[in-house]
Amino acid sequence: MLEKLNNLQRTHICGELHAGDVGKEVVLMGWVHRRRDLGRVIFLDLRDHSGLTQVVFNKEANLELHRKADRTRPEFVVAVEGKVVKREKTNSKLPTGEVEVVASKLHILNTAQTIPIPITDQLKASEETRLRFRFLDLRRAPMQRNLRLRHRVVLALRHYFDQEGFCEIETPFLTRSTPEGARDYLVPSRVHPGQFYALPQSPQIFKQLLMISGFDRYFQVVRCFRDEDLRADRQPEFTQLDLEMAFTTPDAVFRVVEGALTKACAAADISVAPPFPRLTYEEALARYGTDKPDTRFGMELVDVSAVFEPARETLQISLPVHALVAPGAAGFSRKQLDELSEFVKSQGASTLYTAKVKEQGIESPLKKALGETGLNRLRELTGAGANDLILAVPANKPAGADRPHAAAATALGALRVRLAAQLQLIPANQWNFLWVTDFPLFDWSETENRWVSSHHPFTAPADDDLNKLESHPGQVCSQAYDLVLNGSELGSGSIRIHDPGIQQRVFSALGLSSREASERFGFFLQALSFGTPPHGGIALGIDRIVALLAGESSIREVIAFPKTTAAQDLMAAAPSRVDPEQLRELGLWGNKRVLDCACGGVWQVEFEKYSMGEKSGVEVTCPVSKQPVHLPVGGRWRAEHWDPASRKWTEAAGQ
RNA sequence: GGGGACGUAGUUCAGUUGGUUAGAACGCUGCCCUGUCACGGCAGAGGUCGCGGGUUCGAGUCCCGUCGUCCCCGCCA
Repeated sequence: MLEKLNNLQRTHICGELHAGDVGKEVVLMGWVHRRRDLGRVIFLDLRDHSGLTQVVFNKEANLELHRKADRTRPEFVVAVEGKVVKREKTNSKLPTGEVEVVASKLHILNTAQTIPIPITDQLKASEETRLRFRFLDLRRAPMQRNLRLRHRVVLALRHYFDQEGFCEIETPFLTRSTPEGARDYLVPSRVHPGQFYALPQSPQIFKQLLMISGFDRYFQVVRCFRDEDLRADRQPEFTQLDLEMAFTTPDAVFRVVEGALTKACAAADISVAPPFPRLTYEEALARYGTDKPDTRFGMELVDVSAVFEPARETLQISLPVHALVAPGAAGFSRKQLDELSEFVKSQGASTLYTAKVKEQGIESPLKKALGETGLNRLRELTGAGANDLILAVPANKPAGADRPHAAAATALGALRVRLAAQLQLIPANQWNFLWVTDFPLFDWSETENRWVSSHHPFTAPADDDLNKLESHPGQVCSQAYDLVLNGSELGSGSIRIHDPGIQQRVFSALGLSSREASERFGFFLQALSFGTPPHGGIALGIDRIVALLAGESSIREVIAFPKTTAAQDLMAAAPSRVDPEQLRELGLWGNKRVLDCACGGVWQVEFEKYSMGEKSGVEVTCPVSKQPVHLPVGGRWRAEHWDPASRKWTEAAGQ
């Protein structure tokens, strides 16, 4: 029998009792974490988010009570009334280990079935099981810690931005689809059949409009949506700390963000010292082979094109060639080298050259092509010492005159990070924030055969490069910047275009005619023409920041209810089929038809051809009535039967 | 869209060259136990080997397909 709470209230939480509380009558509530039944004495560990307290039930002191305690099972919800006493033997593993509660009353508030995953810190369950039973997974202390850390970080940020004069303003979730950028999540409009809202990839345009409106310091903790493939650090919905400032410069944005990150880190008891170092995009790529370098370790890339130049024909490679040194890795086995080679190829490189620097000389498959002298020069250039391993990767394609960024050694950059981890060269507890600046304004898209924004189309070009906007778009530098922490991109921002003329020129460089531009961004272009202050800002990835501060490698560990890599919610079973009536209401059929079935259900038919003739078409069997049904479809088709009684879809077979 | 790893009891895993009734630990159930704290002891229950097909006298094991989870490339302004 379950008991009511009545007017009973907790006097303490489970993690706070200590020696000073001895003698107090207390009321605790929580979950039965563990029951240790020793026969005439039963110990219950009572758990809530704050910790554990041991509760004792003695058979001789109170037979009824002891029997009740005997009925409890793990994860039962109980209330305990009793007296705090000092323990006979202290348990030094528990913060409450000096005391225990001698129960005088036990209220079983709820029972629990045997749980599929144990509530332990070091859980071995698969992520699939954890996600299916996320509500139980979240009972575990590490998840409680992560989500409470997230709360403190967001709270600290909100407090900071408030103090800095920022105003939090909500922007719409149901908005207009933007042509540039990630794939949109679409929401059908019932009132306007065939038309759609898009969920925002970011509140970019709205925050710029707020600048035009005179809210000169805006911020928002905001959910963003992108319908792209997932990764450990990418979810279809994620949270940004979005901010924008009028009358600002990159330096001013950096100062504000550095202050914010200092507070966010402090919430995790981590101290950081601004200002953060800066690196240009060019330099980051040249030295680290990535635009988000992890600067906690060295192993920087070296351009060794000069050494490979003479052997260019023999090796059939393009220049430039970049190299890096793996310290102390000259002893790597053939198998290990093969693995590294596999890895760089998976990262898009054509080949990996290796050279082992040994006492007796340099061992390398390049010996024939480069000669002794070449290898020695390679060693000098890279600064490799005895027992080091030199790794070199040639460019896939030579750098085009108009595209100086195209031949970056990104595969080698990925190898650098992998090797540093493998060789354990990455120091723990180091927080290397970094600004990466001067990104190119455009990237060339091979698939679309046009220039695309490398940040977004509202990013301001560098003042000095305005004259190249039409002639050499690939050489135009932008006023965009990224915030990087330990090799992770935490945020991305820019100074925006506030001149409608320049905005038009950027649109046309992107291949958007002025007609298309005004169709898609007309309201925005118009707004720019009504007195827009110079402005800029940034958006910080809250999930990534909290994951790093929590020491987690996946943002799923800091999101209460995340989705799988197939963008599904295993607990809620989303996405899901919907009632055909809902689709009908939204006008979402396309080349589908809904046909009534004699059984009272409906057929949802997807087809290539639709014919009204009785002779053409297909015969299928109604899964409810088992009667044959004629569907007037031809070509490739697919039909499903919806039975409203059982609320079940059945795929039809037939021909 | 492509590559890789994995899928066996509630959970985490083992399972030999294809061969009798698929095992272990934890968890669960029952009994015993007065100071445990990952309590201990004894007994017991628990399996569509993800799913479908194929090869074979015989498949958890081999082959094909499919579904699911994770990692990476592409993609992610």
